[in-house]
Amino acid sequence: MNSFTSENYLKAIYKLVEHGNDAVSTNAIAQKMSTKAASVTDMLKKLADKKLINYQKYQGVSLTPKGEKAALTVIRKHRLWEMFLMEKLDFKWDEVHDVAEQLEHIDSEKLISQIDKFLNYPKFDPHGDPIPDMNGKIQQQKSKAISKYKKNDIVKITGVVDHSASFLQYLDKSGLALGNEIKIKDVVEFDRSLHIVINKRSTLFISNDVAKNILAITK
Amino acid sequence: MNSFTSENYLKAIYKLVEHGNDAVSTNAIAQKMSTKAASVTDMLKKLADKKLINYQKYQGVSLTPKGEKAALTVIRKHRLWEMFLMEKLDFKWDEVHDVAEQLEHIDSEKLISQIDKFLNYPKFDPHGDPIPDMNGKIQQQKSKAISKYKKNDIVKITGVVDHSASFLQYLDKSGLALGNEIKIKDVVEFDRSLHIVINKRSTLFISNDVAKNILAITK
DNA sequence: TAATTAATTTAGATTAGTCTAAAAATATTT
DNA sequence: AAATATTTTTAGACTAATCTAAATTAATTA
Repeated sequence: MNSFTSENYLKAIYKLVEHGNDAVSTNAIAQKMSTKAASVTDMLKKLADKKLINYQKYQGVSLTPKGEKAALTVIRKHRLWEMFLMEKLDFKWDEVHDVAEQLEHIDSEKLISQIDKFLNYPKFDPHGDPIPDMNGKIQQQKSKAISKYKKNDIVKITGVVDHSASFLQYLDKSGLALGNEIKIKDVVEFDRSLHIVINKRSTLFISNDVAKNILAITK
Repeated sequence: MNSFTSENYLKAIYKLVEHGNDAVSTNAIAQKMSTKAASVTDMLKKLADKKLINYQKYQGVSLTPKGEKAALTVIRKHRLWEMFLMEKLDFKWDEVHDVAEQLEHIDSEKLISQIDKFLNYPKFDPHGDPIPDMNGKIQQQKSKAISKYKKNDIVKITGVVDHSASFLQYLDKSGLALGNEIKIKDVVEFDRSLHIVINKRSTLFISNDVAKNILAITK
């Protein structure tokens, strides 16, 4: 079994690789983990010893198949727990992350498969992120940031990029939620801000910064 | 916040105090924790520094009010999680303990109060043990081991003393469960073994060893 | 390409929790 | 009450994870 700490490193590396980067730098990991580069180097050696990552001094790291499987298992657990907290225990979407960070390390195959069943095998979590299945398979959405759509496009919100509580609270307050239908009523040339219509009812102005953090697909 | 390890020590001390002993010995704790006396001494010093236990060298330990509160919080979480696993996720009563040992350390007040609500505020867990409320208050049952009842007594099973998987599996296989009505049909003088009737239907012979581990109240 | 800057690794310490072996205190026996 | 046995504590060491400061390697710039 991997320690909580190892699991967190693997998850961080997975997410850094996922978002572009081919080989991940020590500094990038240190930043994501809120720790120091020296600590990361120490841990990388241990993970390499366990064949969880490919690591050569100064050359950055990537996950081995074994490491990726481990990372995906943690991510699966995290996202299922988030779903459980929202669906069954009335947590709000900005409240689930911290608790799921703890629950994701609970070691019980039966527990997670039963939670999965209890939730009726969801494919996406409350933030629109895909939930890997038992084998680590992910069902990808072909959504993109609403900042990339153009005037008069009608789209459905499928997820967010920024998962911070403050961003999620802002969306709540603005009446934006997963599954909402959005029409791009106008795009301001100058700053790329948007005027949108939510569910054919209310209208809202959002900055380009916000638009870049909301994911959607064409209906 | 107390560490997982500290929480486990506090829980162990609570249980040893609960079952008789006034001041708990280092060795007793070591045995319960499956560790060495030297390790226990080290930890006792730390717990005493944090005012969680009363500790004087060579004199044994007891919990301070603060330590007892902490222990009861862990026990509350453990028992609520056991209940959740059985009621909602179809775990059997011999499967819940190990997972609950992990879940009891998750740190989130909202999580545990929501689980409590979700289960409709149960007062006893799947083994018949009382679940402390938010303030650490426990609703005691006045039950005793069925080995202490006499011929023709009719009682209801309310709990077990031994919580091991093997004992619980034996009870399952014998058709004994919490809430069952039991009639003491006969007591064998020689070895104090019992002949009982379960729910007015089947009969069963049980040894005194087993009888001492089944708790019940008169109907 | 040499010099400078930035990133990474090493060296050496620290903390929490654990251990073994030895010393000290307490309990039990005779 | 002295001798013996048991329990508990101390001393010193180990591991995992972390840190700071110094050294090394790689990348950038002049």
